[in-house]
Amino acid sequence: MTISRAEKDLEDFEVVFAALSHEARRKVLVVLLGRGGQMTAGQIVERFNCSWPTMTRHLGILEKAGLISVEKVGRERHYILNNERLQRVVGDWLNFFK
Amino acid sequence: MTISRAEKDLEDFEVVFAALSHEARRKVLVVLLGRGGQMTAGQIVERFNCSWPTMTRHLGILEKAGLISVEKVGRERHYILNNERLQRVVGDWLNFFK
DNA sequence: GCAGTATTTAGCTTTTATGCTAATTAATTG
DNA sequence: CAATTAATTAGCATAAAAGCTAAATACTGC
Repeated sequence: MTISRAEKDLEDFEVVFAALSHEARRKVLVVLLGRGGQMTAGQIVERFNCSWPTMTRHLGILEKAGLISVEKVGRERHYILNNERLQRVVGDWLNFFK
Repeated sequence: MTISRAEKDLEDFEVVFAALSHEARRKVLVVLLGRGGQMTAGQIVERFNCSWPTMTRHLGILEKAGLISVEKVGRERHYILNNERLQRVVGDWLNFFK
């Protein structure tokens, strides 16, 4: 059974809008943007007043939504903003209403 | 204590993205759009397979987010899509990343 | 004002999300 | 290789969201 284009879009909307529903996760994207689109987990978590495991989960949700990517660098994890996908998924959805 | 522009925007993002996080609520907006932007509660609920009280709650969340408005017409409630606000709030947020 | 229609409100249950601490993994350094 | 640092995973508690049925409200038409 193949997945149609429209079905994949719906799944994209689902996972992206779910990720964007939490203030901390929206703020992570903003913080990443402000820092040039790339930061370590530690640099991110120190700007929030939640525990590290809580941030790890938020980052995981953003990653599954495709809004950020991770790269292992030694014992650090570098999180990267996927701005194109953010613009494309949310932009496409919004344009549908125009 | 007055509320700054930025604070009001943050509150808008909060309530709008929370409203958009549920598939049924996003679909309500699409259905409203397809029907010219205005439908009664009954016309909306018959297109979904959830109970009427459940839909009433979804509509209330969309209304509090400002994404739809209600008008009482006799014993009916006409729900109206607020496309301008949808475009403005989500569009502004998205443009911040450009 | 009684019967019927449109819709919401109340109240409850189940599911999902969020947050924490403690334990674990993995890489680095002395 | 022991200690330290960076980060995740496990496991649990609480809060919030979502769903339902039953009851209530409000308007319409006879």
